Amino acid sequence: MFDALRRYLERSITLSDEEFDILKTAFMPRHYPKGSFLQRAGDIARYGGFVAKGCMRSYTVDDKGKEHIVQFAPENWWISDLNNSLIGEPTGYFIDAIEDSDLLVCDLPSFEKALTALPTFAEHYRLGMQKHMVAKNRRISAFLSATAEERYLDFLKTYPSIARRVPQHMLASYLGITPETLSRVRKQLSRK
Amino acid sequence: MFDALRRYLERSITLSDEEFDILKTAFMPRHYPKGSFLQRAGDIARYGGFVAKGCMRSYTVDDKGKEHIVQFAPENWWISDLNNSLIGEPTGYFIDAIEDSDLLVCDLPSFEKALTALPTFAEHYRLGMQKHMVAKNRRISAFLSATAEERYLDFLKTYPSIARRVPQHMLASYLGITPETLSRVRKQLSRK
DNA sequence: CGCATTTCTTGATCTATGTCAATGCCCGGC
DNA sequence: GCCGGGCATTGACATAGATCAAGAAATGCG
Repeated sequence: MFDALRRYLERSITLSDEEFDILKTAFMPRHYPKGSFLQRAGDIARYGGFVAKGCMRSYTVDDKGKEHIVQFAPENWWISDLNNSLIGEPTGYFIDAIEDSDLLVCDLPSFEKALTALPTFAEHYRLGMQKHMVAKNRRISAFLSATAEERYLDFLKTYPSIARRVPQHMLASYLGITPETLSRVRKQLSRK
Repeated sequence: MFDALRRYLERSITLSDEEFDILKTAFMPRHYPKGSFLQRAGDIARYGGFVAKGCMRSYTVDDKGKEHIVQFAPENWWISDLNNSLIGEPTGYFIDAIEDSDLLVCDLPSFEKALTALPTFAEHYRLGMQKHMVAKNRRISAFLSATAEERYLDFLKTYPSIARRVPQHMLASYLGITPETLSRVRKQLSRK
C-alpha cells in the first residue's frame, strides 16, 4: 500500500529511502469495506487519508435527509476534512467508502511533522493544494454560470474515469441536481 | 502600504526587520483606481496581490455577457489567479477594482522565492490556503443544498462587512442569483 | 439460478428563480 | 442645483429543474 503512495509521489518529487521511511511513520494502512465510514458528521475529524485503492466520497446531509456529495476520491487522491482538523470542532461532513478501499490514514499533527521534516513533500503539498484550489474555483464558476447539462458534460470531460465508476445518482448529487434530472439530461444528449 | 502587509502578517507570525526586507523585495506597490483592471480574460496572468486598501473582485463573463463574481477581496485579502499563474495559459478571469485600491503585487517566481527564503511565511501561506479551502467547500455545499435566501443569509453572517460595502447586484452575482431575485429575497426577509 | 434491493427511467405536475420591461431613485459630475 | 446614468424595485410571465409516483432494469447475493 505504501508502494502506491511512493509511486504517486515520485511522479512529481524524488524521495530517498530514508526520507520515505520518515513519511511512512506518519501513516497507518487501513481497509474500508464498501459502505464503511472514515468519519461521520458530529465526529471530531481526526484522520485524513491517501486513497491507495478503491474510491471514497465526502458529503453532507441536509435537514430533509438528502445527501450532497462534495468530493470523490479514487486512487491517488487525498481525502480529508481540513474544515475541522484545523478547528477541532465537530465536523458536518461524512466520509465513506463507495467501493472496498485501502487508505493510508494520518492525523494532522503527524502530517505537519512530515511537512516540516520533508521540504520536498511540503512543496508537493503546496502545489497540489494550489491545483486543488483551481479545481474548486472551476466548480464554483460552473454553479454560477452553467446549466445542469453543461456541468454534466464538463464533469465527463474532466473526470471521465470517475464518471464511469460511480453510480449516477451520486454523480447527480455531486452536480447539484436530482437523479431524475440527470437521467433526462442523458437521454436528451443521447438523441444528438 | 508595506505597513499594512506587515501588520497583517504579524497577526499570525513574527518577522524580523531583515526577514521583512526580503519579503518586501518580492512586492511592488500599485494603485488601482475604481474600475481599473489587474488582469483581463485572455491575458497571461502574471501578478497576484495583497490588498492593502480598497476592494477588488475576480469574475468571469459568460457568452451572454453576464458577469459571475468568483471572489471579493477587501483589505488584508489576497487576490490572484493561480489558475494560470501555474499553467501559463491565458486566463478566463477578470480582476478589477470595485473601489480605489492599493495593492502589493507580486509575480509567481518572486513569490516562490519568498516562500523558500522565509519558512514562517511559507507556513502562514499553507495555513491560509487551508482555511481558504474550507471556505470554498462551504460555498460549494451551499450551492448543493441551500436556497437563494439561505445563501444570502449565510453570506451576511459570514462576511457582514463585505455585504455592506459592495453593490447589491454584485452580491447577487456572487450568490449565483439575479439582482431581481436578491431584491425579492430581501423584501421577503424585511417583512419578518 | 431466482428473488430482493438498488438503480435508472419516464410521466405529470409544481415551484423557485430567471427574463423582460417599466418605474423610480439616488448619487456624482458639471 | 440639476441632469443623466447606473442601481434597486416591482410586476407579469417563462422555464429549468424539483418533486411525487410508478415501473423497468440492473445488480448482487443466498
